[in-house]
Amino acid sequence: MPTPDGSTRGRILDAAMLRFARSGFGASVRSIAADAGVSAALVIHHFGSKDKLHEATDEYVLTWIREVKRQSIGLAAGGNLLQVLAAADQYAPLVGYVLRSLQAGGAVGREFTEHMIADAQEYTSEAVREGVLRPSRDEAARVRYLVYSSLGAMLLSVTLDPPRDPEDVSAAMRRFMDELYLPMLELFTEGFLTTRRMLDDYLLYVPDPPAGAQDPADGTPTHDEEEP
Amino acid sequence: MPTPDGSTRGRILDAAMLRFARSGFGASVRSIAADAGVSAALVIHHFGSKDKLHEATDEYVLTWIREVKRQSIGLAAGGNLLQVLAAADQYAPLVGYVLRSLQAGGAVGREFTEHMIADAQEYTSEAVREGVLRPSRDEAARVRYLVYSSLGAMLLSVTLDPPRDPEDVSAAMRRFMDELYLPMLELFTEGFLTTRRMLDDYLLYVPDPPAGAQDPADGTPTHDEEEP
DNA sequence: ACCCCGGCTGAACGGGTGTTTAGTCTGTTG
DNA sequence: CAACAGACTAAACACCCGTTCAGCCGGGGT
Repeated sequence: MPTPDGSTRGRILDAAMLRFARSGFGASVRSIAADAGVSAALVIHHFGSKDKLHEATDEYVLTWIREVKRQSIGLAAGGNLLQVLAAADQYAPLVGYVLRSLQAGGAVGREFTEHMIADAQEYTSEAVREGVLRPSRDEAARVRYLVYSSLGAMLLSVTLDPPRDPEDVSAAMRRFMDELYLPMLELFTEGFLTTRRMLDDYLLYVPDPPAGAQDPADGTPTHDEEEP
Repeated sequence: MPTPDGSTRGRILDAAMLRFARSGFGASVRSIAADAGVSAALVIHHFGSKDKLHEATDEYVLTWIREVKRQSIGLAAGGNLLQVLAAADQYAPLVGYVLRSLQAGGAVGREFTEHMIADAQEYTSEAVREGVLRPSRDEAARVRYLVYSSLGAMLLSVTLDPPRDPEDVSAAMRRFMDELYLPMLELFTEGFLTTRRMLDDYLLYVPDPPAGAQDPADGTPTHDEEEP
């Protein structure tokens, strides 16, 4: 855990992360300073301004996330990094911060989802090669859709029905999973439409998946890809 | 459209809706007053406080939504009310307001999703009866999952990658649909797992869907459906 | 010994906030 | 006409915000 050295600057950074996660990015400099046991002026002295502090906290959280990710490669298979994080209560502040960033549209949220998409890209392409996942007509779009919908559903769930103690976001996520894991799994293994009509109609109407897809795997919209 | 009478109170309500949609609920009373062409004091005079104004605007938006919904029953089939709304540019402010509410976790967001879930409940149960949708082991959970994930994905998409003019949220939603409609349709008709292992394991491990499910369709969690 | 420099603070500044107050209009009612 | 009522406003109030300022400490270099 990259909790910085015991330096005052580090304590401020830690306090900022916690406060931002708990109260959102509107939290006042004074409240962060109080949490860190210093004066508000010192916060500005070290970081220049509140915006700079926000940026520094973003960077701090991002390096932490990268480290966690590096350590738990494979564990997070399937792109469920958020759930891996939530499972370990020590990462609760991290999760809270990420959710706030997704909510506010900040840099952390964007980078977090893009990294998640990139990772999922790898996992799924490997899974397709192994035959446990059906190939898609547009792998990149599929991965993006899956990450957006799972992340978005989780975010919406904890936003509309937040935990009493904003600290305990992991409990809310666990509840979410308990409630909705079954329909998710059902959908993933069986779909829910009984007819191919809608899909075929769409493919007929818009036969071309985005030509500039960053995954050079497929060129043809037909659904038999490379068959070694 | 329940845009209220030309009364000043109505103009303030309208301005509040627009400003809240455009700038979020942190928008100042003075800015709303300026938009409506009145003094800030008058806003308080009419509504008592900013919180009360927020509540009144929520209520105003909700009655508008209910009306639109009543008028376009059937059109919004499948629970894609948001997209129906977005398609008609006249509703752009409504959509913006709803998205802000989903983002902030307000009353409108909660009621909006719950109504959407209730509607989707009806649509899907009818579709299951007609045979175009597979039955689920837990219809209520499935509907909730689908609404959460589609709404959440859309929300996340416009949050992380917002339109330049906050007014033009419908364009962002259209872009979202253009990009991700294919994988969505794919997933819905085919799923993406090639094996039933994960689902069967889960059903074995947690064999009971919530006992109090309001849909008495199926009681047995065993998978004696089609295809061995 | 000096000085200086960086961590650090309390107090203040300037600006924005929601809300209150006092008062001015205008139209209605007795 | 006088009196009241309600829409409406400019100004002020009290507070919170991010930031600045002047100055206090304690330790290291010359």
